[in-house]
Amino acid sequence: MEYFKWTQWIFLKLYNSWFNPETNKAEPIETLKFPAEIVASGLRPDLSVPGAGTTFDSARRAFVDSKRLAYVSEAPVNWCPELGTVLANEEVIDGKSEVGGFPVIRKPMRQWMLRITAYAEKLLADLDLIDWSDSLKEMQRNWIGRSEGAEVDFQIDGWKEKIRVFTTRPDTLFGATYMVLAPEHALVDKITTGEQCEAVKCYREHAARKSDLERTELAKEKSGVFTGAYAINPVNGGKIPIWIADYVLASYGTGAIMAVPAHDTRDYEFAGKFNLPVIQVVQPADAKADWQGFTGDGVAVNSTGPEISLTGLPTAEAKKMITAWLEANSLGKRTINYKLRDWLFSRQRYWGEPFPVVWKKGPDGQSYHEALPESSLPVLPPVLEDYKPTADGQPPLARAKDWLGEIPGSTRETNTMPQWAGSCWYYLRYLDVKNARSFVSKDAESYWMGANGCKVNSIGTQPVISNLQLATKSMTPGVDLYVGGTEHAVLHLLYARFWHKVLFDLGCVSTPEPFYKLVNQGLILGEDGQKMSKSRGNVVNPDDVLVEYGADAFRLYEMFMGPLQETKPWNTKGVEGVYRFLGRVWRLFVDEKSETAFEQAETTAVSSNRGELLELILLDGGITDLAATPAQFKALHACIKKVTDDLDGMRFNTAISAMMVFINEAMTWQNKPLPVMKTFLQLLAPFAPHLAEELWARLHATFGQIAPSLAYTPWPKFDPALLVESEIEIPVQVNGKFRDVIKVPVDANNATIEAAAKAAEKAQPFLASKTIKKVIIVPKKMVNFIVG
RNA sequence: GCCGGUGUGGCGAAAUGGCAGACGCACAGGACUUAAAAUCCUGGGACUGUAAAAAGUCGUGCGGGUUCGAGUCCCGCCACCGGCACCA
Repeated sequence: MEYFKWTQWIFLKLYNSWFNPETNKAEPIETLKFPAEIVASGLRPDLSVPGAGTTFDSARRAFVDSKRLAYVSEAPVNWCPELGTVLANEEVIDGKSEVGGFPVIRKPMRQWMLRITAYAEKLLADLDLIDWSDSLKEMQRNWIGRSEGAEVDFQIDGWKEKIRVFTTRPDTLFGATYMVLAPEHALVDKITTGEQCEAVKCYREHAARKSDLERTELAKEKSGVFTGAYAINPVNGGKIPIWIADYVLASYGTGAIMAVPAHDTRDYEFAGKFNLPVIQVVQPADAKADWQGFTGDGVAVNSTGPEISLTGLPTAEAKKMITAWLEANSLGKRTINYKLRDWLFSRQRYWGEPFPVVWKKGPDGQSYHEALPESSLPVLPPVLEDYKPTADGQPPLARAKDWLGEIPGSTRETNTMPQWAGSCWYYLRYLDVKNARSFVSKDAESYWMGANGCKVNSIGTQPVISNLQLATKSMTPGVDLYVGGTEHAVLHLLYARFWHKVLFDLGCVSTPEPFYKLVNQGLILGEDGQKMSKSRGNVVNPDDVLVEYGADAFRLYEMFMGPLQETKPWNTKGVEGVYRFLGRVWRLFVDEKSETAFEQAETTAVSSNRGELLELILLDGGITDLAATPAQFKALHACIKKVTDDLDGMRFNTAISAMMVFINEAMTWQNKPLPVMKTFLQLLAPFAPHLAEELWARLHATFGQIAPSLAYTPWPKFDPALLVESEIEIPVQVNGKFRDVIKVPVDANNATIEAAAKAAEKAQPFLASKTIKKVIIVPKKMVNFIVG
C-alpha cells in the first residue's frame, strides 16, 4: 500500500511536469508560459490556484494538457481483446501480445500516455554513459530509431493547403515522381476528386479493418489508390500525383512521403506495380552498378531546377545544400524523427495502481481530468466481487459505484497503471523501504546510488565518466550492477530509464541513469537445447532440483554451467557432478565412520531426535592445528587468487573449477591444516553457503572456537610470495612446432635456457643434422629454433 | 534486408599471441562388495603405427593474410541464435 502510494506520487510528478526544450529538461508545470494568443483569448487570467479547478478555462487546460508528461490521448491504441486490455507498443510483437501471443487490433480509445518521446534524445545519448552490452544498447537505439532528415512542404495543385513530408534523402527531391499519404491522413478527404472518391473511401475502410498483424504479414504486396489530386514539386514545379497507400504509416514522421522510386526500395516496388515513372537522380560510385533501386550514397544527377542545382554533388553535400535552400525559402527544414512513440500507460485491469485522478465537468459541459492532492494518496483499489470488465466494456474498477463517486462532484478514473509502473523505481525504494515521508530519503539515495563525484551529463558532451571512475566501484553512479535478461531491453529498461531521468530533472534523484553496469545472464535452455516451454514439455522445475540435490548444488551448477552471459542447455547430469563435488568437500572435513554411525542411528531412530543424532557426526581426524606444508599453502593460495580474480570478472564457472582442483589435491592429504581448511570454506561460501556455514560452524565447535557467520568474515587475501616457483617448465619448439618441455630455474639466463633446450630429448631428432639459423627465446615463456 | 552475438572432443566448456581441450558430464576398464548403489583409482580429440609401447601426422566453422609462433590479431565467406523490420 505504501508502495502504491509512492508510485502514484511519482505519477503526480509526471502529471504536473512538462518538458522544457529550452532548458532541455522536465520542469514543474508552473514554469510553463502560455502563448500570447491563449493569454489574449483567456477570460480568466488566474492560473495560480489549480486546486480551485474552475479557474481553468478550456483553452488553457488544453494547452497545459498538451504539455504534461502524463496526458490523455484519444488516438487509436493497441487493444488486445483476449487480454481485455490495451498494450504499449513495446508489448506488441508482430501484431501479437508479448504476453500470450494474442492478436492485437487498433482501436480508438481514451487512454493515459506518458511523454517518453520528449526524452528520446537523452535516452539515446546517455547510453554512452553506461556499461551495458553492445547488443542491448543497440536494441534500445533501434527502438528509439533516430533518423535525421528534412521536412519539405509540397503545395497541392488547386488548394491552398500543403502536404508536409519527412525524408532522410532531401537530396533526391528531383526524383520525386509521386506522393503518398497514409490512408488516415487528414487531408485525404479534402483533396480527393469526385471520380476517385469511391475508390479512396473503399481503400480507407479496407485499411482500417486490417489488424496490425495483417499489416505486417501482408507487407509483401504493395497496395494503394490515386486520390486524383496533384502536388507541385518545389524544386522544379513538376506536377506529381498524390496517392494513398498503407505502406505509409500515419504515426511516423508526418504521415506522408515524397516517393522517389529510383532510390527507395518500397517506392520502387510501388511504382513498378502502378506504372509510375522512375527518374534517376543518384549515380552510384560503382559505374557498373544499377541505379534503379539504388539506395546508397553517390553523386547527384538530373538534379537541376530553375533556382537550385545539386547535379554533380556527392550525396552528403547535396543533402546539406538542398536543406539550406529549403530553409532559406521557407519550404522546409532540417528535422530529426524517432520511431519511439509515447508510452501507453493505462490498462483495463483490476490489479494495478489506480490513477490518482478524477474527472469533472466544466461549466461548458466538457469533462476534464484533475489530479488528486498528495494528501489523498494512496488511492487504493476498491474491494470487488468480480474482477472482470463491465458488460459495456468498462474497466473492472467501474463496478465499484460507491468508490467511483467517493469524491463529491467528480468521478474517479477507472483505468489502472501497468505492471511496469512499479518496476520503474523499485530499486530506489529498496534503498529506504520504510520511509513514510518520502519515496526515498536524499541521504539514502545519494549514499547508495553513489553520485559523489559523478558529473552530470548534458546532451552533446563527451561521456563524463572517467576511466578512474569506471575502475572505482564507489564512484559509479546508479545501481552498481544489474543482472537481468534481454527480454526487458525495450520494456522495463527503457521505462525505468525514462522515469529516472524525469526524477533526475526534477531534482529527486542525483544520477542521470538508474543502472550503471548491466549484465545479461544467458537463457537456460531445456535439456533438448530448445527454449524451455510448457508446450515442448522440456521445462525444468527448480523446486524438483532443490528437493533432489539441495539449494547449494542447484546454485553451484547454474554458476558452473558456463559463462554467465551465454545461452546454454540444462543438463541434470551436470547437477549430479557438482553434487558429487560438494560430497567430496563434505567427506574432506567429516569422519566417515562417524557418519556411517549417524546413518545407522538415523534409520532406527524416531524422527524427533534427529537433531541430536547429528551430534554423532565428527570431524575428520586429519584436520589438525599443525602448520601447513609449502605445497599445501601453494595449493590454497593459487585457489584464493583464481577465485578472487574470477569473482571480480563474474567468471563463476572457472572459479568453481579452481575449487575442484583444490579439493582434488586436498583429498590426497594425510594432514589437513586447520587454517587452510578454514580459508577454503571462506572461498566456498559465496557458491555453496549452506554447506560452507555448516562445516565452518563444526570446525569452530570442534576446536572450541567461537564461530561468526562466514558472511561476516573478511575475504581471504592471497600471498604472491607463496606462488613463486623456483623452477618453471618451458616449451621447446622447432620451426614453430612444439617438441618438448624443459625445466629450468626461474631466473635462468638465455644461454642456460638455450643449452637446456638443445639438450631436450624429444627436440633432438629435429635438431640433429640441421643448421640452426635462428633461436628465439622469450624469457619464462618458450624457446623456438629455426632450422634449415 | 539491417543490427548484435556465437562457432573448440560424444556433451557443458578452459586457454595475458607461446604445451589446445583445465574443470565437469557421459563412456570404458579396475578396486571395494555375496551383489548393487555409493565411493576410490586409471584411461581417453582424430588418424597412422605397435603385441603393447615408442613415435609421427592432422586438428579450434570455411578460405586467405600478419607472425619465429594464431583458437586468440587482420581481410573475405558460411552456419546457427537473438533483436528490429513498409519507420520514408
